[in-house]
Amino acid sequence: MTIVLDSATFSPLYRQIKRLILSSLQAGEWQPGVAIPSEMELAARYSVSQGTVRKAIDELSAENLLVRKQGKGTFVATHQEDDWQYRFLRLVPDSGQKVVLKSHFLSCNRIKANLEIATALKLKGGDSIILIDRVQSFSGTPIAYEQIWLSAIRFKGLSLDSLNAWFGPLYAFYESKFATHMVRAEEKIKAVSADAACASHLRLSIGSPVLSVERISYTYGNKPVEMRRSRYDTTEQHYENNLN
Amino acid sequence: MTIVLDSATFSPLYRQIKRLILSSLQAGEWQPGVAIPSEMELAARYSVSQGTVRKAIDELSAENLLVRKQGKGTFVATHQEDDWQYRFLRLVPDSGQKVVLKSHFLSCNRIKANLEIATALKLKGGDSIILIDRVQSFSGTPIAYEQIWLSAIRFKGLSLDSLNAWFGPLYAFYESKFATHMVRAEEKIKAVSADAACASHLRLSIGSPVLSVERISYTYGNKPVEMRRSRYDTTEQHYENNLN
DNA sequence: CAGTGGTCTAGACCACTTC
DNA sequence: AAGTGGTCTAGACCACTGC
Repeated sequence: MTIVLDSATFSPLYRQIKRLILSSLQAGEWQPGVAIPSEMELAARYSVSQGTVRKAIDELSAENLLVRKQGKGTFVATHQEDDWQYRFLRLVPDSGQKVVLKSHFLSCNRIKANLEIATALKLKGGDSIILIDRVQSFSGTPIAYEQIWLSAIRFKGLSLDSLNAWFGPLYAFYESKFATHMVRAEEKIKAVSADAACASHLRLSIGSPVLSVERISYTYGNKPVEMRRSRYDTTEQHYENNLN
Repeated sequence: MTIVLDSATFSPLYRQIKRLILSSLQAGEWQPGVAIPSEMELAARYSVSQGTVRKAIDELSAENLLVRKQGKGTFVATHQEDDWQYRFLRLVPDSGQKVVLKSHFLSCNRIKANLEIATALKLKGGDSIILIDRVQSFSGTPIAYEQIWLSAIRFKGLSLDSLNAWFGPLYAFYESKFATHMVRAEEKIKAVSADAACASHLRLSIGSPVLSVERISYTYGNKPVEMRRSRYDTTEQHYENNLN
């Protein structure tokens, strides 16, 4: 019998460095918004050349985990920066200008996860989760009705009051109150008919076509922590996507 | 009066090299699918180090204009490669497996551009354009109804017969018959009600919600050359998007 | 002015492909 | 074995920021 070694295990130095930096991020050694050590310091710490650290950081900043600022340093990405406020929002008014959304939270309840949510968030069916309902408005008119599911453990203590006391994007809220930074998200989009609840919140008639966007968001380590189902009124705005 | 010089004109060497490579691509000096000169050769040609050429190619391959293959060379991106066949298609069956679409071309006519199309393709209103109608099916059931607009000059001679004689993605067709390679695209997505034509082609009832995707595709030099409006039946499939 | 990221070089060596 | 892309280093210098 022949033993076949998996020879595809080769991993360049800079990827190992990348993994080390990643685990520091995941462990919370460097908080969102603050600077990590300089390239020279890291090179010394890991006993490699600056170029190798640089390449590791290159990839991490391409993945939006780190942000370089020439002359200042390299910073841990955060949703609290102005230009990152609505990083995952792809909805744009047909007129073209930029969106400023206003949230109105309707409810926030503790429920048991059904199978669908549990699977999406990699929890056990029946685990305790939090369900938030909200409506987003753009210059006075409601354009999105959203349901948001969160693990009750990670977001322990989240309440309607705390949500109403917050101004700004939810992801900045998660970051500052629950030490949870969102790294990436996956969306599945469909066209559906507005049901009664959706229609009333968006001031449409029942059966109107609305854009359904189902999103799962992930923190460090590919851990899914939020699932949300949005219903957009796309009569005066659209979802924008660039393909490369 | 004071003259303000734009001092933000600094551009590193590798970007200048990048621009040179780009113009060779745009000029058709290197055709899609074939290898460009090796990094060493290019370094010699431009009198810079290999590292500088490398960084230029890094960016071009991140933008999907070039494709590196270790040990073989660097190749001009092409839509004729298997793994690029449906590079811009984001529609996925809910079941998860991969799509194999079959095209049925309904018509192909020469018309005059209205203002909307002319603007999108940066032509003059009234310019001659080609309008293609088609239906795409997935395992027998129609899931997309598309209208496609092209500049009649660039795509001179395109006919329903030539379309029917082609098997494979349209973008590979454009490449091989009209020397036009698509580099990127922008999509605007809405939920709309199916009109009579759309409903009959997709075997839905009139008024059913369908996903409207309006796409503008660009060749080298940011030149828009195709506009298409797709209507997807999203009852059993969805549009997928990843946010980073 | 010192410190940070950003560029550029030259040379050595590694991994993969092809002949 | 030769040729390609991929990695790594060490050192010099440039551009930007803030004290």
